[in-house]
Amino acid sequence: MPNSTDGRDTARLRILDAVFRLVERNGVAEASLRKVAAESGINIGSVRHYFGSHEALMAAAATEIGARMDRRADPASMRPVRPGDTAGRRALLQQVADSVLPAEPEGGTELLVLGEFVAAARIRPEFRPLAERMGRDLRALVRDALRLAGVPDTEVQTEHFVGLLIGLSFELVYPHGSTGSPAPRDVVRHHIAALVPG
Amino acid sequence: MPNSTDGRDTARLRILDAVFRLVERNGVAEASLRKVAAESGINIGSVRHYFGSHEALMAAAATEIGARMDRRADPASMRPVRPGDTAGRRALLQQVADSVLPAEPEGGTELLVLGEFVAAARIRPEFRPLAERMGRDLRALVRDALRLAGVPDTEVQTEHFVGLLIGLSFELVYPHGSTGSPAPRDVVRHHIAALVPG
DNA sequence: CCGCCTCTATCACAGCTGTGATAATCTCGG
DNA sequence: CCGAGATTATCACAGCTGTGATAGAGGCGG
Repeated sequence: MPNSTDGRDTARLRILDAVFRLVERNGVAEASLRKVAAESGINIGSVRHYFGSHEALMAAAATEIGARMDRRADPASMRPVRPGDTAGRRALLQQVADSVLPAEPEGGTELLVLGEFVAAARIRPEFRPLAERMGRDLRALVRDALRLAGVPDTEVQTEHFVGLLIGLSFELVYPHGSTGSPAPRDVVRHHIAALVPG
Repeated sequence: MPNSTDGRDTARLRILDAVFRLVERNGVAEASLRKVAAESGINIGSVRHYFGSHEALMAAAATEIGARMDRRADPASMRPVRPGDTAGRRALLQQVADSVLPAEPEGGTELLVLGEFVAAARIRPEFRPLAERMGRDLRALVRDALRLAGVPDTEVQTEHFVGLLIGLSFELVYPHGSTGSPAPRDVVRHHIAALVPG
């Protein structure tokens, strides 16, 4: 298996990372095969060899982003909390919010690429599985956390919390006229404080 | 001023409407000069004559969408409400939400195109004035309504309300795994009920 | 050593894009 | 009626896109 440095998977990852950089920098429409090849330093012939077609490359990128988002939000890490433990109940919900909203620009890239892909899913079918899975997973995560935290009206509160998280994410990814104060994190904290009264 | 049916402004409007239809159907990247010409039934030479360049056409489309959104949300129509009038205070906030969230698919087109443009503004500078203006106007509208309704903590509540509206709009425009129940309108009503306790 | 498979590398092609340039056509005011 | 300006209509060009096709290079097992 001839490969300059490592194996097949490493090359694939280098290519996908190039896709993410291009999407972050210039949007999903600019991640063409030739530009991905140039950005990754891998010949376009090899890129095509690994992924078959441009659509398949995008589908693979979508799958990879989905996997990275999963790694950020682990449902199994949630522990039950005593009803009297106000701080603990709030921390549980804050943890869910933090797994979506990026703390540092590091995680902002993943959220940005995810946003671009979900938006592109309206038109391009190869992104649709990612979009639907992300929506379902986020809802399930929020719903579980709300139940564990003992918040009533779970159904409507789930949509409320999810809507707020998506809206704040959109404002982070696509800045438009926000002054930055109060910060998204403070807004979430405020919402959680209303959900779990002290 | 030779024009088959009407004047210059009518032709411009026909072209812009064709842009909106194409953006709704295939995304902002697919609104090319040739496709806009075909969709509007106006020769590409005329389209270029009216708008000069593709970028200028998009800028004009952005301005037009901004004007239509302004028509939907009129700040002057808000009337002060008596502190004791719970229903009136809630109606005031509901009115703001309704001016953003589309009731019928009719208004959904405008919101969809606006979403595409604001998202595109991250990359394309011709959409940036629209994006920033929409963000500022929405914040001002929500802030005024919250003040009129006597809701405390105006700053953080504004960001909260705006975030929720944007998130729900995103889910309407880019569907991803939502079951549709509870409906966005019910989520907003729930939020307003918490804001203005009965 | 040799055959086989993976990977790398190029070429060519059709199709799309925005745009510069140019000319024909139309409509109205004088 | 006729000239001027607005509008419509085509070409051509360079640049980009994905992809089919083909061939060379590299390493590994037999």
